[in-house]
Amino acid sequence: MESHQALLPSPSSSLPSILSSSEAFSKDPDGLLPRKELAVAAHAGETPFRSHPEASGGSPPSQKSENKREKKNIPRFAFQTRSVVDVLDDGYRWRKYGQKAVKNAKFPRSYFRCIHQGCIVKKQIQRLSTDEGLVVTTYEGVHNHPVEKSKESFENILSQMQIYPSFGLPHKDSIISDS
DNA sequence: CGGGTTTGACCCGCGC
DNA sequence: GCGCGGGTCAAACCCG
Repeated sequence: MESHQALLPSPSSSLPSILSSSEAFSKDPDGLLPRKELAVAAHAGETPFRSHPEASGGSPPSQKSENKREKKNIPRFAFQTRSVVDVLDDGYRWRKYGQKAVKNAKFPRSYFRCIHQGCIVKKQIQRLSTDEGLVVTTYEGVHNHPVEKSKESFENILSQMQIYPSFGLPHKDSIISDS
């Protein structure tokens, strides 16, 4: 794809602090995160992880002996970034495994997965319908392997990262309406 | 040729 | 119990 070399002015002062999804989306502006997300977040970041049915369309496996569902505490981090591109280069390698349009959202949501041995980190990218200039990036899990690229890339994102208080929405004045 | 991306279909969980 | 919504996987296609 294209490079997001569109360097935007840094957030003036204070370094961006990543907040958990529960606080980041205490109030969904566009209904991006349904009550389920909030409920899950309230449960200490519980992830509705499925048991990976190898069966490929056809006969549903009857595997439900042991625990029906593994409850793994996967840390989730959500933040909004302002960029012309949906995918930001954070230095890791991501592979898109799906795209689905969510309700209340004009733009479809993209699902990415980190390609690594033992790295099951997933990334979710959704562009706001009201503000196409804002992109919501949600990280799920943590990488257990160093970044192959320079941290410069990450700093680049930090510069573009815009964290908003849970009780405050970004002012439209700050939003630079492209198009 | 390989890797990565794209689109569709299928499945699960929850709500009503 | 059924329907809606969201999430994931698989196969096919495209690009490098």
